[in-house]
Amino acid sequence: MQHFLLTLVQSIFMFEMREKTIQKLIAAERNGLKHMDEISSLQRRADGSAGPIRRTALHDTLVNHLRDMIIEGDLEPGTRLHEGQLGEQLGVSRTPLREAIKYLASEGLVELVPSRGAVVKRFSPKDVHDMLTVLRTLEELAGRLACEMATDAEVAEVRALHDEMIDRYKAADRLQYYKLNQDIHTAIVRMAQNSSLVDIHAMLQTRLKRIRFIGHEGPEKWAAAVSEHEEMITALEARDKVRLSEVLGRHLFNAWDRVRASL
Amino acid sequence: MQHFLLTLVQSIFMFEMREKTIQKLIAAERNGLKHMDEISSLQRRADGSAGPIRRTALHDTLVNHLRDMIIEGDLEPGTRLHEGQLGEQLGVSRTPLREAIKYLASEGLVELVPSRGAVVKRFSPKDVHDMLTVLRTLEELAGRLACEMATDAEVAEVRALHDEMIDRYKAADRLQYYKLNQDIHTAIVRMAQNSSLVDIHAMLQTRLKRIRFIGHEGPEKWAAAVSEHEEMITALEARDKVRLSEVLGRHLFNAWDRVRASL
DNA sequence: ATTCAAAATTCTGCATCAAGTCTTTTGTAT
DNA sequence: ATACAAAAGACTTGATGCAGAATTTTGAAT
Repeated sequence: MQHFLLTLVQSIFMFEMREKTIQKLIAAERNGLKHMDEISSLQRRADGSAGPIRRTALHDTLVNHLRDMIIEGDLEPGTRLHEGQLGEQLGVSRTPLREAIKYLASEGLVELVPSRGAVVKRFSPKDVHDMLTVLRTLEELAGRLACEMATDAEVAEVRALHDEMIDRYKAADRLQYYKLNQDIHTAIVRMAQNSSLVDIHAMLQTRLKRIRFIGHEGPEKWAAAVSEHEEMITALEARDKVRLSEVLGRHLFNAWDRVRASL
Repeated sequence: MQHFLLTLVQSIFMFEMREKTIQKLIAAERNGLKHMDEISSLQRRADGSAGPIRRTALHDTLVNHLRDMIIEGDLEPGTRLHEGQLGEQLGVSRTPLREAIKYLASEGLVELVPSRGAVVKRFSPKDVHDMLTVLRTLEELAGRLACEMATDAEVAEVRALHDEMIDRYKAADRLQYYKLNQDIHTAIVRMAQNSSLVDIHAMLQTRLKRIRFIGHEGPEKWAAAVSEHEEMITALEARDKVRLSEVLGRHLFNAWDRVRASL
């Protein structure tokens, strides 16, 4: 009987904690750039079989939350991920937290040091350069394929994103501009109809997001990037694969110049 | 018969793991078809115990082991990873097993279904085609970079691997041939001196390993592949980047023909 | 044969226990 | 008195068992 009461109280307490956690997560969701990614990521995982809506697993929520914390700079490179403290802070137990950390380790965002825990991975300038090189090659491929595979509707959609982005650019809304910028690149990759390409591109994009998010480029480089985007769209609409591929390559080649200062 | 020996060796391996403190074990290399290598390495270390004892997490050991089981076909696509049963079979508790599964999920080898467990991911023919397309693009890039960056010593090393592979080919030692084949590709990628490229290439190679390992190509296709490799080496030795890139591309384009039958 | 309910199996999360590592303190020697 | 080394203690990760929740399977009744 005593035991029963104890477990009952425990359950209520647990429920409280979970409610608090969810509220915290929702609150945190408001102010970040994470809304899109979280949703898309969840959908990607959930609608694999187009079945009924499954409740989101705690790992997934945690993985997304931690990833955002790292990208936004709440967890700086080199910081040790303290299981106890971090768990307390997020209102979850250590077990799901550990699983989330392992997941992120496989993604390459954190590094696992045996019997000394996990630290946020620090990217050297060369690492960033290497990633941009690979990303460039992948987007060149995506551009070629997209010109072959894209439907008119998809192209129109990208055009809409582009126009929206230009508006944000003129309004100097840097955050939204940045977000739409990434959306356009992701859309082009998606048009290539290559699942593996989409996966790897998303992964690289995620790893670089932190760098790009932190980096501030000056207005003249910003303008150059916009003009490159303009070229991209026209090339895509003309289904000019060599031109699109070339512009994408140049765009990412220049991206190195834009971020190198902030390293 | 082979399978019997394998399971016997596996049992011994498990017994070893349970007897000795697991932390003392040495993690096997992340790359390669390492089943035999893993065991021999473990025994080597257990007998000699020379050199600094690198502690390794049970997590890593499990990840490597499970990966091998999936690649070799012990766990067929679509089979559910039963935590209790699998844990019992491997002699470990469920917690590290779950962490390993999460890690592999991030790697794309298993799929996580909320509150229904994990299943070995099944790759459709289109998935394989997509992966080969990306891999082709990446190796073309690697070829170009390798011609610029490679030292003479590295080229000589690849030549040695190649000659060894030809020997195995003539001896019809399919397993070793296959292993050396992958080693050569990995070596070329490594020469490109691009860490991100190495990472992603390794990941794709891993995902495709299962397909390629299972697939049996006929002798005439085998000969064609060898001749392509011959071309690769000469192009590399001449530092002819456009030729090497072209051959690598053709090699992987043809790879699709070689594996498509076994899907 | 189909549907609903109950039971069993399996996944998910938490708390506790064990082991290893790092830090601090104390003791000894120069 | 200071410096170095060794031991002890505290802190952190690693691992296991346990309890609750959900899904699937089986059995019975209409």
